[in-house]
Amino acid sequence: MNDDELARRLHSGTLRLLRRLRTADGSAPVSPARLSLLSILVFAGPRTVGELARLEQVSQPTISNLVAALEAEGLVRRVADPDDGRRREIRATPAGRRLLHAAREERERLLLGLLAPLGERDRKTLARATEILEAMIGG
Amino acid sequence: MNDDELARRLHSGTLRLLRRLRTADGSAPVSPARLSLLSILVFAGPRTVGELARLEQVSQPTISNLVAALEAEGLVRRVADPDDGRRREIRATPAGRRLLHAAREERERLLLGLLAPLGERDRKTLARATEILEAMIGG
DNA sequence: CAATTTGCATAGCCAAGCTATCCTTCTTCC
DNA sequence: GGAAGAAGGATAGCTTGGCTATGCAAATTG
Repeated sequence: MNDDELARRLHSGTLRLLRRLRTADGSAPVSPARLSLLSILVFAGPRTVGELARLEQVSQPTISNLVAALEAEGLVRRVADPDDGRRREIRATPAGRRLLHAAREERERLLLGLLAPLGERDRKTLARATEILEAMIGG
Repeated sequence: MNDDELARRLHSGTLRLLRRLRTADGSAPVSPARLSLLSILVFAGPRTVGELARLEQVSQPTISNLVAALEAEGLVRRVADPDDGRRREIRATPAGRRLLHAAREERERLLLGLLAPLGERDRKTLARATEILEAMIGG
């Protein structure tokens, strides 16, 4: 497989994996982008909108919108910074934590289903490839 | 890396790779979904809307919309099937082929840039992982 | 020939990106 | 200390790419 073909197939493969995952959160009605944000807030702790934008490598308004949606659903809340009136810390609520964990279980079941037919070798290859990918894109 | 962690990192890694690629077609103003369709039509030949939906694993109306957009831009055309009045073959136009190749060069440059720092081993790992991914999702 | 199936289009919705712009609050510097 | 600039965040308005539900015409089948 040359680089050109690798590029094409990597692109289409990742596209389809994400499409598959997107439609897979049956019981947890929260989309991947929101889940990803929530996951940062739960596992890495509170962050501001700007920090989230940098972490997710998207624009600041995109995060603002996601946060607004999550807040409307009671999954996060904005907390004013007493020392800097411009900053607002975004925190996951207990409901947000519960939902995240439920969604992770859901997704885990799905991914376990996909990973199950693979052998140990293939799983290791995927794990290594994931690390390479992260390094490539600065993760 | 256990399966759960693999799932999470694979998910976030692919998300970010796609976001990166999405914003990278500076000179070729055509989005990834459209590019992907065009690429099928150019490399695999004419296909109907239904066939494209199955190949891309999305709903039929999604393809109808994409095709309509591509047609409006003169990149594909619909050709009625003389033997079956329901079917319409979607074909890339010369302009579509030109644009696809230009975009591929653009993207190739980007991906070569990302792949360049990798050694032969890493590239092989990515290639193998791509094949595993394709098998996982039925590609 | 009527009923069903098939292929596609349309309507209408939503999520998640983006840029441009505005408001508020800090910081800086004279 | 006040004006100017910088920084954080929100809002407006747009685009893309998904979806379901539905309609319609052509083909197939009983």
